[in-house]
Amino acid sequence: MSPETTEGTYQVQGQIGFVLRKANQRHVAIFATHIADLTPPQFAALAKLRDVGETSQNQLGGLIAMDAATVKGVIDRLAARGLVQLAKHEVDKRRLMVKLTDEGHRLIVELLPRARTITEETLSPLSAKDAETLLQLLTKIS
Amino acid sequence: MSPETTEGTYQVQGQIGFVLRKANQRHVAIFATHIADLTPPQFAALAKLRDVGETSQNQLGGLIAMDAATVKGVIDRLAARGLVQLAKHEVDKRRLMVKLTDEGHRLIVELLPRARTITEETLSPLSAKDAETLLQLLTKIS
DNA sequence: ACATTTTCATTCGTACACAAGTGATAACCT
DNA sequence: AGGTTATCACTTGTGTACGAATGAAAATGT
Repeated sequence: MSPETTEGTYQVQGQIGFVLRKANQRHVAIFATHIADLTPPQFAALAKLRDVGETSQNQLGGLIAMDAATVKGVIDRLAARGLVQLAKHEVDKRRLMVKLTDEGHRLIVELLPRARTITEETLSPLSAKDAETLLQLLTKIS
Repeated sequence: MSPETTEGTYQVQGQIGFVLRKANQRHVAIFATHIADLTPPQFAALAKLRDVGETSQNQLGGLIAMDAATVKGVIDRLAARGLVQLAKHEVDKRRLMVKLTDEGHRLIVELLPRARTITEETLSPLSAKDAETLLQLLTKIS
């Protein structure tokens, strides 16, 4: 029986929460070596906007799993850098529409190949089959 | 061939970084329902201190994968609540030693069973075998 | 012994992440 | 229509997370 499952023992290092945090740390570190001037959430926002075109802030948050407060900060910083453009929805005055600027579009297209490298490097300790398994299992607990 | 691995396609939702973030989000949410007055990092710090007794702040950070700046914030908040006790190392004047107070010890012992529940609930979408596999694969990429 | 390098802790700045509360607007419902 | 509820965005407050810079103290090398 492994130490993690032994009755009466509790090792933080073996818990799912701890390992998730560490794996994420390593991924973010790898990300930063390949894409220095964008954070993973910022990249996710730009990549998603490229997929869907224009959306509202909240809707975008739903697509990339960020709550309203978080998405606002991310979008504000992207807007300040001229990568996205904001506009009030003409009919529904509550909504704030977001879309890529030309520069934002150019940037995300340029960075997409590097994103693939990041994924590869993060999964490099695993075989292709194990990587696929990991993705599936993680998706199930998400 | 799955969409994620198709040449020329890039879906943020299928990337390891995105799925890691989402899995972690769900875990933290589950954690909060069972242990409301402690965050996962705070819990990790207390649990580790219970294992090792007294350590320095930096050393503790190494054990639970937090850098110096992060660990300081966590420990400060625990100290403010009287759960840990701080003291300068007598010989090495650089080091700040940390240990559980009686209250901190009582609390972490009380919460340990709930931590097991949290782990179980987080992994509940998986079979026992798959859960074990996930732990192993995550550890490999950590 | 003494200069160099490490280590430890702290501080500052930036960036998520989310709960809770607010105000404006839209949708709903009888 | 008019009141209720829901949605959207924003704000505030707390808590990680980490890079970079700083200062004190210890370890190291010659």
